[in-house]
Amino acid sequence: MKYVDVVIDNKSNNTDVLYTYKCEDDAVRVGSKVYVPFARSTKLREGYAVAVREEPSETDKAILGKLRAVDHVDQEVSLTAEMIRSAMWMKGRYLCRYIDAIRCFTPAGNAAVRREKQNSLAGEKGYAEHVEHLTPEQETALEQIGGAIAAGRPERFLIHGVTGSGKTEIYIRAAKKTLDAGRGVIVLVPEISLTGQIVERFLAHFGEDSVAILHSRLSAGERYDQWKKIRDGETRIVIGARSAAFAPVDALGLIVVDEEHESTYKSDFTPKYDTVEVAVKRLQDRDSRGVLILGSATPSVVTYSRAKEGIYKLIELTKRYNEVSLPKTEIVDMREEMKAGNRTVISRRLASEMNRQFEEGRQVMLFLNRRGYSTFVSCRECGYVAKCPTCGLSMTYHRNGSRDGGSGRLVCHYCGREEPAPLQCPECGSNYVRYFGSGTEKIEETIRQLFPGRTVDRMDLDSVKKKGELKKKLKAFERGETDILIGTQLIAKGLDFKNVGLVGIVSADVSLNIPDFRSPERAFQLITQAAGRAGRGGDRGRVIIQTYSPEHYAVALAAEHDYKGFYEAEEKFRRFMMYPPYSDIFQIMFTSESAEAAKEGAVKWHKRIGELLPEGHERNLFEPQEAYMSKIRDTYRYSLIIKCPKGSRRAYTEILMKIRDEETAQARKKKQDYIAVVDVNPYSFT
DNA sequence: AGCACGCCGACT
DNA sequence: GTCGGCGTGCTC
Repeated sequence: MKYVDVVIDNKSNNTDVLYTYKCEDDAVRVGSKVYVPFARSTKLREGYAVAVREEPSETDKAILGKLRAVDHVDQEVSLTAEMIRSAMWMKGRYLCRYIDAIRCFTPAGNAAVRREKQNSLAGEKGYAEHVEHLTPEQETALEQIGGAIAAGRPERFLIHGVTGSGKTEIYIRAAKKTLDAGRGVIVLVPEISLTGQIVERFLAHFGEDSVAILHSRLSAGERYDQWKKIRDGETRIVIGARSAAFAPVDALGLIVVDEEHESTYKSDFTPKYDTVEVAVKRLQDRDSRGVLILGSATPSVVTYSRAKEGIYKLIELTKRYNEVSLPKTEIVDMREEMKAGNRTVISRRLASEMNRQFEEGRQVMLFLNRRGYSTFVSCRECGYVAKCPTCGLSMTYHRNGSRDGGSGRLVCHYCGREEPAPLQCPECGSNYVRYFGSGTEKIEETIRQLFPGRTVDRMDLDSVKKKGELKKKLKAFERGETDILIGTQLIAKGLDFKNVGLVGIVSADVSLNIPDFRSPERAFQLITQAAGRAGRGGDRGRVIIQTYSPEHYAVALAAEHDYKGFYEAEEKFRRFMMYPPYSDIFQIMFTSESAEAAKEGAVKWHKRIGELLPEGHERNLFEPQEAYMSKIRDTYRYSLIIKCPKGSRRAYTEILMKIRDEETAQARKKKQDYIAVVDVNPYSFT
């Protein structure tokens, strides 16, 4: 007789506990999918075995009479012990339910996987494998990584290398060594990069049958087939976006996280996991003891500080293939343009450099991380500002693509609500409704006026909505049919056009001015990425950065390609403010149909947390406040922020778990009219 | 009386 | 979350 702790596949807080069953079947192991009787239900319920004992524990004995028996086990979709241990850790780290964490590992996937943003793959074939010659830097890097893989040492590496410094070649060789050692590999890429060269290179090197590509376009059946192939050890290399971190690779020997700083590695849905943390956890399991490789040209501040601490071994790749120089970068102070009477958003310097590029037969990319025509609409007479009635945020004016072909529309960038743009002020009836702030649509219009003989195209969420449009626009630009390509971050990442001589960053201030402690980091990364689109054909490219804050360290140091300088400055700021990596930020979001209920929830938790926090920690608990987006689709939001100092993680987590249990117990008597969701180190404070 | 519907409560 | 139990109240 065995005694089995089971997590029931129920999405209720009330059943988020372990239930013990008896079992005579030898097949049941940690990770087994089991079917068990539950409550008065006549149907069997699904669950997962998370602990198996040969003898009853003391607590088992106390409820021995109550114990029911496992009906049967389904080995086909059972998980491994390593996966269960990692899931148990996730519950504590992200304060989710057992089943939320376990479902990440199951073949059907959880709701979050199904809802992950979709991006099609480039035609998935026929690449010739070419053996690359390694630079001395790459060889040294590979010696270190290969040594760890061969010896089975669970080491962690950060490869800090500019684009074109040959990270992918290192990933491939490390994967090869891992396979040779009889172990499995997971390669994680931000979703957008699934179109990029990593997939192609891996397929070319290892062949299509040896590599499983997991992407969100897979149907449920295809997803299951891939899962099963990996689980049965038929494919030992997995490439995919963040959810591929949960792939059922046995004897996991290597996880690569490319572009580790990308925000797509943080899950938007419960459980709100951080992919790098999950990867680390899986690799340090006793059944894996595998190697982690993080790669980035602009590592996150948290990651780089871990490298400085020695938690990650730092590998710097400073040389670009063919010794191509980084682009020549200039900053244009837009305050001077104002003074000189230039009222357009294109500086004189940018305009003249664009003309020079055209004369040389080159193309230009203009980057602005803000779509639409104007960022807000306001009445000059009474001060009215158009806001989304369901979200309470300023609505963006869009001129193009109006459904009615009329004077344009107002769009809420959060919930997508659209309404016709007002000609008269809805408040006072005046005709002085005016539009402020510039988005990509307005840039497009300005550019067409400034460069009448040139072909212009725009790529943002709005202009590539139709299927195939994205590819069409990219093709046209690649063939040189477009002189000027304007776009949002959609064009900042990964694209490789040989004839782009100039990248113009229309406003570096957009990302800087977001109220989030990570905005300097984001701005630095975005400027660096956008700049990387210039001069990929071999000739040295140029970058012009327009800004009202030319002295800001994120802008100035990005222009100088000085990552380390930026890190030093940013690290001081984080240390002073006690932001990550010096703390974990817990955000608890209270949502409700009723504004009062959301607020009451936040106030209640705030009070209770205050009571339970250790002495001297009061200053780490902030007052509950309306969320930045106080209402989304008629759901009211209140937020509570806690700064958890390094070393207090366990204590703080236990407090939050205790309060959640208390609330769950109370909810049994009186239904809770708010929902509280904890986000550990949220990526943005929305 | 007979049944549709909604709420309650426990689950090893 | 889910199901069965049970009370309420409408209809034949």
